[in-house]
Amino acid sequence: MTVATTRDLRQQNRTKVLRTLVLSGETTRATLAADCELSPATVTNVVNELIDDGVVEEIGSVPSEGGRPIARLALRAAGAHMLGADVGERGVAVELFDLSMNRLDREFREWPVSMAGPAEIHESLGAAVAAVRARHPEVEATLVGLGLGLPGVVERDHEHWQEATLYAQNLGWAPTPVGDLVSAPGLEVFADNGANTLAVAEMWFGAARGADDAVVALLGRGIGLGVICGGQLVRGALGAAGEWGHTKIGLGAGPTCGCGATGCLEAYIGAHAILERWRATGAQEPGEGWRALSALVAAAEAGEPAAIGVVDETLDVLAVALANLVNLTNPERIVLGGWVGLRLLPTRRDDLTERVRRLSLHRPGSQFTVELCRFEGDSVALGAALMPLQAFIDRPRVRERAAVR
Amino acid sequence: MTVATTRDLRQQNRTKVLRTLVLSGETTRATLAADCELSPATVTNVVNELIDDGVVEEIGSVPSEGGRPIARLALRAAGAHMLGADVGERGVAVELFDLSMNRLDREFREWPVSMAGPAEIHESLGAAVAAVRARHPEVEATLVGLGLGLPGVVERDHEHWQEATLYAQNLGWAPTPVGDLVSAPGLEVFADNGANTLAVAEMWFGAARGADDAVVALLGRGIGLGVICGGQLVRGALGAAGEWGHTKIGLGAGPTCGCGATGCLEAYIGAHAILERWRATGAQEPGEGWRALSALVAAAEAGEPAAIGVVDETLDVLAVALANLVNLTNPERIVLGGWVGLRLLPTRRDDLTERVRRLSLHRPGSQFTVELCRFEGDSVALGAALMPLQAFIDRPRVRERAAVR
DNA sequence: CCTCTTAATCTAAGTCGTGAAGTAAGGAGG
DNA sequence: CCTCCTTACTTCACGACTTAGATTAAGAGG
Repeated sequence: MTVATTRDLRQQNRTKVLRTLVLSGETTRATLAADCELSPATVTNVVNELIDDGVVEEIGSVPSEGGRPIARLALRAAGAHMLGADVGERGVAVELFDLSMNRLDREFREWPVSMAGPAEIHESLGAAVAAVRARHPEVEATLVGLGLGLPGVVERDHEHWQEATLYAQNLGWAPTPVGDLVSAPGLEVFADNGANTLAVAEMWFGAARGADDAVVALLGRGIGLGVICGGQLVRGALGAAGEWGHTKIGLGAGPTCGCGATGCLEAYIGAHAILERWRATGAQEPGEGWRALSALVAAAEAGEPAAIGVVDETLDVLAVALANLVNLTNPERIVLGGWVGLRLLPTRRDDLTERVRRLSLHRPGSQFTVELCRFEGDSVALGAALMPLQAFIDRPRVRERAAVR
Repeated sequence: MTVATTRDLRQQNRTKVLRTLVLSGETTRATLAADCELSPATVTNVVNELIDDGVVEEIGSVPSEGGRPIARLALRAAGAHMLGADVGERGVAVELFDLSMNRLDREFREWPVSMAGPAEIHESLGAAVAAVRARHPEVEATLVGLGLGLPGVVERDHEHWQEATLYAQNLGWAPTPVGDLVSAPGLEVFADNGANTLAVAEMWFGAARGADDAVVALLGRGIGLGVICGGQLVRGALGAAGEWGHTKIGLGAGPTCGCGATGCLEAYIGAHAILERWRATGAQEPGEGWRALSALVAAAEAGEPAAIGVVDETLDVLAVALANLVNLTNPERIVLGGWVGLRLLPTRRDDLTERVRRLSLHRPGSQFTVELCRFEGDSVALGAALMPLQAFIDRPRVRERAAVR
């Protein structure tokens, strides 16, 4: 993103305008000028370019205060299309979005075997992508790329999206180049950790919207995290940042985690650990997963002491971990999601907020709000599709690219 | 830092060149062009401007491979001057730097009373600044500003350096506007937390140099931290980020901290806690501070079991805390300093590295190196002076500023 | 003295954003 | 229907910028 020539300047302004349009959906030229800090003349130029490229259109007008009506500007939804894939525990979901991030199609494939490996991913993912593309031949011309939300650490060199490598340590896979996970002829492929894509989705369109400094935590079987600093996702040196589940919080003591260590956050408040604790109170075997957790929450709401104890304990640990994060990153917003979080927290949000405030330092501790994720679990694919969208937004205008080639 | 007009463009290129010059001290035009990704012509233009402004000078030439000699470019050290202040536990140190960050002068004033408050700071700081300025009347014309490294959270609105407020919760002070801490007529004042300024110093000229993602931890009486992500210090929503000392690592258990909570990192590995543990083993009362710690380290190196145990325990806890940080931010480098760190770690660095690797996840855990701070304790003022330096670098050329006024 | 090599600068051309001036588009009043 | 007014947007002349390529600077070797 180095700006050096006057041409880069134009491209950067184009990016600014396009980004603002994607975020607001619809505006006017004057508003755009104010939001992007550009002169009206520049906005006219850039917008004309965008209209030329079929990315933006005028949709009627709004009466002004006594003068010429204000033209309403909107994205031309069909101007670009993105594919996003959620490679999850049970299968792979591929979704097709237009420029307004409307979901046009979805294809889900369960893994053929219980615990899939790179080979199964390759097959199912390729098939799902092909199926969606076959159903929508009209978008081929405007298809920007395919984003993958993957389970595990996705490592890449700075700025080299391609040549990324997936390390799914907890699934026991060998390091796998992302290129081996999918063959999508003619498509640029982007990849990131699923929690990161979800955090980006919340940042663009969800509960973290507008917050330059936020923390998005996902509570499920595992514990995921995306940290946003200064409007950007923290990726670290090689994109492995945001691994929160194995934060040691019990100092040598505490339950044993799947990773072999003791005192990991996940070993306290991962879904399995929560239910295990409930079981240990003598509750009748409630199984695993969503139903069991629902039963726990219902029992707690019904006033059952054992269940209340388990939930309280979970909130305690979560609050400590969040408070540590608050002290460290001074966020403006904490966003909580994941299926466990979305089941457990709606009724306890204020309680949790209170605990986190109490456990963090006075200053950073008084500056955040706690929100729940806007999107239920299936926004990993949406977030993944935001990677090609970002690339599209950052790209110089279509014609020039064509001319360069 | 929004670039919108062509003028901003020039200024940004100027900034790039100047920054590179400050970092490298001396270069040539061609190297500059490569480093800044600018064309030779642009570099010539910008450099001419800088020479005009008295900030850069040609200092002889290097023979080239058979052709015209290459002109050596260097900063004109006298082109600008900065003041940095370290407001610490024992007193205030004010230092004067030139553009090459040579320290030209230093003035230290102890607090008149044991625990100073805002009023004493105002007096001592003002006197020290005045003394240094009086001794160097020749720098007045090129004095850019005064940077303060303060003990406590410095809060400010995004981009509003002025109007910052100091919250020194642990010193028991009421929130104090930075403007009330110093009167420095005619000087622009910048302020930040001391740990942050030190981290910035290490980032510019010390052990974290060249690392875009790093973590700088300071071990002393308290525990400080500066996190660098993507080449920039993480400040959080209001600049309160990086509070690491009160990270709860003992989950409800653990020693009681000065802040009232239990299990804080500082309560394990703060200087006081370390020495307290040693005392608990029956060691003869060794006092407090540097001498006591030195005695502990010496005893450990001499093979005294109790001392070894205390040091090992300290490293254990530190390793856990660092591993958590590694998982979270995936740094390329960990830099350790503070007087405790600098006494304790030189002989145990590899040991600590090993422990952190073992406790962190495989991927982020295999990508960092551990370094010790280059600057002994007194680099807070240097780091503080980097704030005005940064402002100077980011500023458009002198004449235009004069013209605008 | 000439030629060769490399470094730095200059020149012409092209691009960009801006502010001022001009145009478009509606409403109000006659 | 016409004129005038208001507001929204566009055009244009201008200055500032970068760049590619030509030119000059400065030494080495023959």
